[in-house]
Amino acid sequence: MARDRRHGAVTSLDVALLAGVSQSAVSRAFTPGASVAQATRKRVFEAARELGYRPNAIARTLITRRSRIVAMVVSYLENPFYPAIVERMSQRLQRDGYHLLLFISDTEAADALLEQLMQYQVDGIVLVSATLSSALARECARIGVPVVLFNRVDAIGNVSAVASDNVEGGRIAARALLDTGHRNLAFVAGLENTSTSRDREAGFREELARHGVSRYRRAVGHYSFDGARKAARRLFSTGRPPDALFVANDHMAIAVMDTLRHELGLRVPHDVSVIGFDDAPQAAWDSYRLTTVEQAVAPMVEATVALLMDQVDRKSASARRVDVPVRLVVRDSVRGLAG
Amino acid sequence: MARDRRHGAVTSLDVALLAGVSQSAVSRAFTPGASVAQATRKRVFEAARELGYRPNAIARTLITRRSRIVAMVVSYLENPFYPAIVERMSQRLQRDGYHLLLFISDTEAADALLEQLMQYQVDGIVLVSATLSSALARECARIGVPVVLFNRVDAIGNVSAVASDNVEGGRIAARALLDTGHRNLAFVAGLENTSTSRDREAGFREELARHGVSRYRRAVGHYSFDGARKAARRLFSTGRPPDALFVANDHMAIAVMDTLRHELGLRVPHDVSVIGFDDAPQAAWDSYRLTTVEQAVAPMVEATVALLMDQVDRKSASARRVDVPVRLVVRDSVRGLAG
DNA sequence: GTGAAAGCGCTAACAA
DNA sequence: TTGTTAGCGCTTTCAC
Repeated sequence: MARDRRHGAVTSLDVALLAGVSQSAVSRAFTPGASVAQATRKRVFEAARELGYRPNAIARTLITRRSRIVAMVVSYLENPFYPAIVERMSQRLQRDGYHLLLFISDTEAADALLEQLMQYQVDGIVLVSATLSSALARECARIGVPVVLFNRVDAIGNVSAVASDNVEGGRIAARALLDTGHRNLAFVAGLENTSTSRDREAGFREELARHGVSRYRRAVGHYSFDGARKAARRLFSTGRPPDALFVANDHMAIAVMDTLRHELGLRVPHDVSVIGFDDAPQAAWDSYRLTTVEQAVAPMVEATVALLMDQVDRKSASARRVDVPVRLVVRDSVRGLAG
Repeated sequence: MARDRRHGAVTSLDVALLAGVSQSAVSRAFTPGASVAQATRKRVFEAARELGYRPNAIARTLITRRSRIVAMVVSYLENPFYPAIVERMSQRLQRDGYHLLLFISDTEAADALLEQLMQYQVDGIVLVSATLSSALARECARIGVPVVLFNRVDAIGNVSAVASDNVEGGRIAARALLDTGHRNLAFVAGLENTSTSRDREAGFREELARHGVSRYRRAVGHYSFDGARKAARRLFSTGRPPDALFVANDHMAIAVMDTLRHELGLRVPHDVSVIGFDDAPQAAWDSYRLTTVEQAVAPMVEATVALLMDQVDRKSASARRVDVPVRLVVRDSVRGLAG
């Protein structure tokens, strides 16, 4: 009890002394699958409990070179799709005894951030909706820290990536609108330089063309709530108003719906149909009942962890890319679509 | 270049050798405020850059006993108030060179989790909307890990806590409803055993009583979306329907509004007024325009970090409690309230 | 201002 | 199965 005052610094040596074994024995007792006699392990655990000993994960990391920490960089959490990913990823990692170091940072600052977190000997890095400069990608490869891009595929270097099949998602959206007789279409883009927005639009455009619709209007919402509101206003203030909108994500789609209804006095889907992307929790709320292309969060997270662990275990060093299938979730924001 | 292949293990010794100085000099060069000559520092930095050296934060932690990592435990991120807190906390910590280790866990599992994360030598622990068993609180104190409760004050042990002035928030809500002529009131509780729900109701009840309203109906929503929907149904399926609802948080208030409007065919605020708590981003959306009691996220986070750092620096070891002021954000969900 | 030496708490060979 | 020894990469006295 006396040593308890020593500021929590109960070490494996203390335990060893009390249990009458060597320090290695203590280490082994706390290492699953190590070769220790049952009796020894028991003695060690008893001594440990008596002293309130807990292995020091930092010291262990120093020697094993495995921190069991994965860093995740997210630009912001306002878009409700991101919290869903963070939550899932954290839980999934915990299940395997890993922990999540979370960073909030926009793409520009991400490089500087990576510098920092590489000092922490993280076992892997997940970049959500961000890319990596080629210099940094090379650096990560050199250091040997696995990186996987989540929800973005336009890496410059040789980096693994997990994303939805965004092109197919765009096609699905186009088909849903076309099949229900909409012809006067518009697309609300996210950020122009992102693979998600580009791919979704590419699939959309392609499917329209296949059906002989060669033109559609477009506005850029920058993946922001206000940006989407402005985009909606623009689309309806000049030219022929669209009868259907494909919006690059749900967060913007909701902003668009609100603007349409409460500012422009339009009814959804009676006057305008809206289709989103993500299937964020809010899309299911009664006020929106948004028809949307679902991104399958669970499989995406699963694939990300698999890619990470593959690289951690050096099973494969080469960059891989996973495209997760998407599907349409039919609700009430597209006129004529069976719900 | 040859040593680059050595799997990223460039150490301070390597740099020292190349720069022609001692290892200590390298350490000092990378320590802000250490006493090194400009020339030495420059030589060190050049060598470091040439070798692609980055200080090993883990090794540093082992000796300094400061990891610059703060752990945050959150039960879930579905309630949009939480992502806002996580985002702010992460950014605030980054500003001071700290990092956020995020855990998702419900209150029951939190104890087991703390066991784990104490192994990581975190500099502090923030428990969001969760409490701590007295045994664990004692343990944390013994180890010397600062713990602060966020958004909950009912700690058993001697633990610091930051929360809004929930009692006052309840009073404010009551006053807003009373002042606008509502008399047939109801309260939708969160979880009965949480300080937030209890304090908000206490203030509400107290203010009602002060105005001679001794009775109000109540239903429990368990701080969940579906729970709130059920609570709303219950309130309107039997007895005299309320003309105003005070809901313990925005996430539930939104669920209630949706149920009222889309399931029960009631108009808000024409038929029923609704007032929430938090001022979550969604409360401002056009579809809701929810009048609500704001929890000031920024000051709350600031206070939490201050409490943490105080304890880290051993300025104060005693548990402190901070109550952050709240205010009413007037929108359109309360009939008769100037908006 | 700088270097030598010691050691943070742990695990990984290697012998026994 | 167990103990001994060495050392992960860093910071920190303590001399100089």
